[in-house]
Amino acid sequence: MANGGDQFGLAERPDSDCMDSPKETKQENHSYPVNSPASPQTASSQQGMEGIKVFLHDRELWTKFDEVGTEMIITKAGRRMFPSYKVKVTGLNPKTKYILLMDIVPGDDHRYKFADNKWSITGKAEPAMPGRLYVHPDSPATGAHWSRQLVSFQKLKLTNNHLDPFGHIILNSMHKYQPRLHIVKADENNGFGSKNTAFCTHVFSETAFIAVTSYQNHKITQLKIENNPFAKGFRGSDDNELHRMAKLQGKDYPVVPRSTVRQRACSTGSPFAGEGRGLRGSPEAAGSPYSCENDLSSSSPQELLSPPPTHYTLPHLQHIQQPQGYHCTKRKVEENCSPGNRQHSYKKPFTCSSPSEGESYYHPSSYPHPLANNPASGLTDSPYSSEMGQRQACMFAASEPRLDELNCTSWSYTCPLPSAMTPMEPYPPYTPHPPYSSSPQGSRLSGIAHQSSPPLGEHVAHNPYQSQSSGPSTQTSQNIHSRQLSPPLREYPRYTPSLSPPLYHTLETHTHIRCGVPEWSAAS
DNA sequence: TCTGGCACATC
DNA sequence: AGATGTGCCAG
Repeated sequence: MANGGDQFGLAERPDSDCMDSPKETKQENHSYPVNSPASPQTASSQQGMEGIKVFLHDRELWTKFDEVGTEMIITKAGRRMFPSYKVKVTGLNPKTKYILLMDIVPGDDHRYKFADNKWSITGKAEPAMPGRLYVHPDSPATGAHWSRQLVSFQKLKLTNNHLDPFGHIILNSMHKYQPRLHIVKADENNGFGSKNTAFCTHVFSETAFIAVTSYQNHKITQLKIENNPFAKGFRGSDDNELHRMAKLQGKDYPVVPRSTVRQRACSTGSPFAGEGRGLRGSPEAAGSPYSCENDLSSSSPQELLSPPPTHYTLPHLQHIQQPQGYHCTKRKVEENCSPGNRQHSYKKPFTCSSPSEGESYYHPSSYPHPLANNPASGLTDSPYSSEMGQRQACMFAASEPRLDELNCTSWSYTCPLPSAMTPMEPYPPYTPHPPYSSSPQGSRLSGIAHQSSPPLGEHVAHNPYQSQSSGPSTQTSQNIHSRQLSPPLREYPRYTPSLSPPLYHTLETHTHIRCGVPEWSAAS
């Protein structure tokens, strides 16, 4: 773990956005020209995505976990994440419709183990699970709607069941992951399938975690118990806890909770502790300054500023931060983003060429852009939305997700794909460092959801971004990119919710690479 | 490692 | 009051 990449974290916090965008969010006033394909940079501006800022809610809490090495339980039935992923979004055009969705991509290509009170690499990661996208139930909705209050993804669930029929996000235990937020413009002028679909991706490195079937680090257990209302029963104030435990154990005398014991044993602190995780650049980066208006409880920016935890090496988290790492990264760096932040916003606008173009590419794991999945009609009008019910969250799945190629992706809507409920196909081989060449068509699409991506970490290391963490940006999140999607999206049959469970609709997008060009098909 | 059942908590 | 979200623990 911990490795070297961490260092970067410390950077500072930038206050400025990576992009040129105005710091402020004057959402209301911006005019957002759509469709002009200009150069990427320009494009983005035109797309109106550059002024979007995302602040992680409860960033301080996330940071506490991150400093120890966040673990998220995954169960067959699906388990929520805690802390919950909630964000405050500003800079959206009040009248424009957007789709907000999340995906969770591999943080690297290693498998971890927790021994001697610390995480360490124990081997190579298993093939990435089919990537699934969790579309916020309110999608599509106007910028005014999203800006009105915190956007919560707390209902998102994680599972280790590769055949999960509920649309939960499938992860492998003992593997590191990085959640990502994608904001997709769903205007009429920007329907999916159109070349102009603009979107941006935000990654908060402090939300990286290792999936586990049972907690490994007692410190994490304690943090969960202390902060999750549903775990209140395990809090114990001293006596209470002892008595409770005794009771549970059927003993007459107080028993020391296991967790407590462990803690003491390891008391020293998290294993990670001494080494900086680096990931996090400055705390604030993430959230900061802006953090939250409303209730975002988060603390003031200043608080956030506190010095980064310097050391610690978590295997997992380390690099995660740089979501962008992949392809986009370079560009981004160069272009603008400030490195320092954890949040990187890569806003590079991007115009994708048509899919067919051909770049040779092989994305083993291309992750379809979430958008793609949606109804072609675009989330906008939402056939989708209406039908599915906007309130329902949709899951999209793709084969291996990757962060990197945002650019080259093409999205297809799979949204509600039947496949969702069906077992996934064999995953494409995990390619840590695939030749991502660009891809022609699909490629572009891949954007957001690129799943199989190589581990974030690695990239990070190489990335300029990483270090950059100190960059100027203020934003919390990093925008991985914002650009236009141009690929030909295919529209998949809409999923008819006959399936029982589904609060979530899963869309699984399978990418088949043929002739260098990926095709998206819905799993049947 | 992972699973299912449990008591306790929130919603 | 029932459904659901928690970590614990035995297996």
